[in-house]
Amino acid sequence: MGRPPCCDKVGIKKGPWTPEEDIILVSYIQEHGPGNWRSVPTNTGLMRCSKSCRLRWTNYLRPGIKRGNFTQHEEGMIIHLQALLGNRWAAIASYLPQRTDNDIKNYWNTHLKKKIKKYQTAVDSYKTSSGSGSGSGSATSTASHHQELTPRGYNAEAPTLPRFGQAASTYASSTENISRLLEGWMRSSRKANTSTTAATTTTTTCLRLQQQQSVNNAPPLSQEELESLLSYEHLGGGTGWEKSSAESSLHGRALSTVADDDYEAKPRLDHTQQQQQPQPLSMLEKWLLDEATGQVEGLMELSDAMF
DNA sequence: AAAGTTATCAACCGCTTTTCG
DNA sequence: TCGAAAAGCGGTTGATAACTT
Repeated sequence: MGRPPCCDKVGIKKGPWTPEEDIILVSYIQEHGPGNWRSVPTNTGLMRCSKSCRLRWTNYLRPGIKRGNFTQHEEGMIIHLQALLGNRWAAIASYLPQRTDNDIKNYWNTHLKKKIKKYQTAVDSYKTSSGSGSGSGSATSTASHHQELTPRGYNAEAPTLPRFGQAASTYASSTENISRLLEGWMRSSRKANTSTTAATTTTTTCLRLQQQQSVNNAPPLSQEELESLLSYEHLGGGTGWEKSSAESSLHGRALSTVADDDYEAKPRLDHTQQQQQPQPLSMLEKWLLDEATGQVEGLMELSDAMF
């Protein structure tokens, strides 16, 4: 507190990173390892503040980061975890090890928020038309679970990220990130971007439906669409949750308990280790599964309450 | 075809928490 | 134990592509 902002100095560049800057940063980190960010701009000649370098590395250049193409499974997990944990993106990201909190946050704000709002509208109109007005108990239940699970500090239940310097063996895969970034940089059009994902397609479909509905003054969603949104599989539960273990982050995490203290004491394994060491579901994860099967409605009500 | 609007996401901001000397 | 630096975090902004009028 009270420190001057690190990026206010004259000559500090802002805005998008160029591939050249990325390459400089990655090669420096490959050579020296991440950490000591203060010295990075000085030693590399990058006209960026140390914080900017760190963020660029952690959010985009770090090995093992998956970008775009959110699967339905990931989408479901985000929706569910957001209902449980609120906007604690780092905690949510800890369940999706290949995703950064920033990425999840953006995806939530741009896609899922709308989707849930739309879903809630559908539920409300469905309830109104069918004449049932009650049913807030599960929401309360979910909220109380939330409180129980997050009694203390702000990242209490999130597995802590490894400190820089602990994952120094995996820099090689940064080249993948770099080439991907270069690819993106060279694309003149954003058209060819990663917008053809199932998730985006679903969102687009929803938006188109919404447009049609607003024109026709029709109910927000058909029963089929509603059920599709509600389905357990869509929420990342059921067979989808269990069978997709190869891509499931749950199996890889170094979690054995939900106790906050233990959680904090157990740093996440790096991604190689995660892929090799399937772990049994923790109590929280089991509970998540239970929630997904039984309290979808409550989840949606809770989500709605946050808007 | 141009202008206006909306959607997307990388990057920044400002604050809190953690680490370290 | 204390203070400074580093790291972590969530919210917000700004540039630009895509879409609509």
